[in-house]
Amino acid sequence: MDPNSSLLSGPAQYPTEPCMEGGRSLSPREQSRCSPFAWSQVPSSSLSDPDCFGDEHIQAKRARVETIVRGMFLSPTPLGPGRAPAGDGLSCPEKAQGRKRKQSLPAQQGPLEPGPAGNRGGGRKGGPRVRGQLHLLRQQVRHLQERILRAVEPRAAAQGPLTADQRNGPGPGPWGVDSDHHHCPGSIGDLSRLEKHRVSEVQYLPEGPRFLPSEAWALLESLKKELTGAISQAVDSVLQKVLVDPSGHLTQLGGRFQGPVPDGRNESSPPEGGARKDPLPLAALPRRVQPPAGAPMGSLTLAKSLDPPRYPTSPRMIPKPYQAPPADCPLAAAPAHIQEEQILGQLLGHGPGGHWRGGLPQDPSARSQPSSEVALQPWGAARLRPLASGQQQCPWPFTSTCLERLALVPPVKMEPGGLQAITDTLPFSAFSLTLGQIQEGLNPGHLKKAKLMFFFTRYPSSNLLKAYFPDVQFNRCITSQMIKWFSNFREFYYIQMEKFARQAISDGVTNPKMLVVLRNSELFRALNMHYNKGNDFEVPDCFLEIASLTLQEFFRAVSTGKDADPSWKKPIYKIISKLDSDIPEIFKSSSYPQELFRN
DNA sequence: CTAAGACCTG
DNA sequence: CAGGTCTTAG
Repeated sequence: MDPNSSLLSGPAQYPTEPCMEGGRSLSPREQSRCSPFAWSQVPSSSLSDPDCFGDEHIQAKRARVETIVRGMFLSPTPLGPGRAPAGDGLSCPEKAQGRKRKQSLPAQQGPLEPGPAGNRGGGRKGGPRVRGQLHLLRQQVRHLQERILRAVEPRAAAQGPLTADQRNGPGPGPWGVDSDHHHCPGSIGDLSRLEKHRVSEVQYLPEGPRFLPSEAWALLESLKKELTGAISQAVDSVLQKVLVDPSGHLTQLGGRFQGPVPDGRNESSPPEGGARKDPLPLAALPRRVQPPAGAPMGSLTLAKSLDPPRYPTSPRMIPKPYQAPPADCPLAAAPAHIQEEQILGQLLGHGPGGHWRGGLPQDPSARSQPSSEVALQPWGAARLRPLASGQQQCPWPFTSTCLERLALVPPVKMEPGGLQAITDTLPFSAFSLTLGQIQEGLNPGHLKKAKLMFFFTRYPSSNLLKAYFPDVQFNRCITSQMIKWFSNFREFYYIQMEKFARQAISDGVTNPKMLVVLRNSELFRALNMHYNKGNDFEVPDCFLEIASLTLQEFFRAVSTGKDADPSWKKPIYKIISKLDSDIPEIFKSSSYPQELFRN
C-alpha cells in the first residue's frame, strides 16, 4: 500500500494570493509635479489697497512699492536663486527627510519673513533701508522669473519632456518602465498627435519646440502663460503657508500616516488550492538525505518550467507573476501620463478640477477630457507594477493640495520599510482604493512558501531568505518576522519530536533505529498538516530523514535522562541545525507557490 | 550593540 | 503566529 495515499488526500484549501502588493510608486518627480499646478489659490493682491494716502509723493512711492510687490508675487519665490524652481528643484534626497525639510524650509525663509508678510500688514513704506531691500528683492525676483521661464518654456513647449521626466524618475519597477515606454508616447492629445512620430526623441530630449505648427505654437503660448501663472501661484501659496505656519504642514502629514492600515484589499483569494489535491508526480526520490546543491528533489520536476537557467542575476527583476486579474488592482494603472493629462487639463482650463484622476480606473473615458483622453485610453487599463522598485524614499513632496487629498489616505505604519510602500500606494489610495499589504511585506503566500522551505531548511540565514524571497522588500522588520516564522516552525517541529519520542519511550521502544518517520506515520501527519496544509507540496524525503534523525536524538536524550539538564535540547538543536538541505532553485522564483498551484 | 534563538504567553 | 523576555555570539 502506498504510504502516501492516505496522507496526500487532505483538503487543499490553503489560500494563496493571486494578487498581492499593488506596489506602485510615483517617481518623486511625478509627485512633486502633482502639486504646483493643483493650486488654485489666487495671488493675493491685498497689499495694494490704495485708500488712504494724501499727497502725490506718497502715492508715487506707494505705486512703486506696489509694483515691486506685485512683481514678487508673480515671481516664484524670493528664496534666492538656489531654490528657484520650487516645483521640481527638490531632489529626492532632500525630500527623503520630511522632517528635515520641514525644519530647513522655515529656516531659510526666516530672514525673509518680514518681507511679504510684513508688507501685507499695511502699506508701510519704510525708509531707505527698506527700499534697498526691496530693490534687492526685486532683482532676485527677476532672476528667479527668468530662471523659471527658462525652465518652463521648453517644458510647456514639448510636453514630451514632461512625460520623460516623470518616467525617468528613480526606478519604477521593471514593468512600469516597460509598459510606460510602450504605451505612453505622449499623453497629451494634440501634442502627442503632433509629435507621435518622434516620441522617443521627445522623451529623452527635452528640447524646445522647433517643429511645431502655428496652432501648436498658440497652444504653447497659452500653456506658458498658464504655467507661469500656476507656478507663481503655487509658490506663493507655499510661501504663505510656510510663513504663516512655520511648524510646517509636513509634520501634520507625517502624523496622518501612522497606525495600521485597514486592509482594504480583497484578500480573499480564490482557493485555487482546493482543486489541487492530487500530489505532484512523485518521481524517483533520492535515497540519501542531502540533495546535492541545486539538485531539486524528485518531486520538483516542475522546476524546469520556470526555473531560470541560472541564478537570477537580479532577483528583483524577476517579473512578478502576481498578475492578478485587472479587476483586482484596477488602480494600479496609469501613472505618469494621467497626471500629465490632468495637469494639462487644469492648465487649459477644463481639467477635472479637484478629483485627482477621479473616475479613472473603471472608465478612463468618462473623464471630461476632450481629445486627450482618446490617447489615454489605451493605458487606462494599465497594469500592476511590481513593488520592487528602487529605494526611493521621497515621501512627502506634496504641497497642500496634495496633502488635502492625501488626507483621504488611510493611515499606515510609519516604519522604514513601510515608507516605501506608502509612497508607492499613496496616490492610489487617495481614491480610497483598497490597498493591500501596505506594509508590503509578507503575505500568506510568503508564509506558505516559508513553510514549504522549512522542509529543506530549518535554520535559514537572513541572506538565504533574501535570496529566496526576491519579491519581498527586506528591512529589519521583515527579516526578523521571517526569522521568527522559522523560529516558530522549529518550535512546533521540536515539540512534536519530543512528544513522539517520549511516546515511543512510553510505548516501550528501546532501539532508536526503530524510530523512522514515514509518510504514513502520525508524526508525519502532524508535521505535514502544519507545514503543508493542503498537501499541495510533496514533502521531500530529505525532510523525512531529518525528522527521523531528530526523533531519534530526542529519543536518546530522553531515554538516557538527559532531559534533566535544562538545556538538554541544545545539542540536538546543534545537530539539526547542521542538517539543512539546499532549497530547490524553483523556490527562488518570487511566485513559487502560486505557479506551482496554478499548474 | 545587534541579531538570532529559545522559551513562554496569549 | 505574534509578542515579549532572556541568553548568547559576534
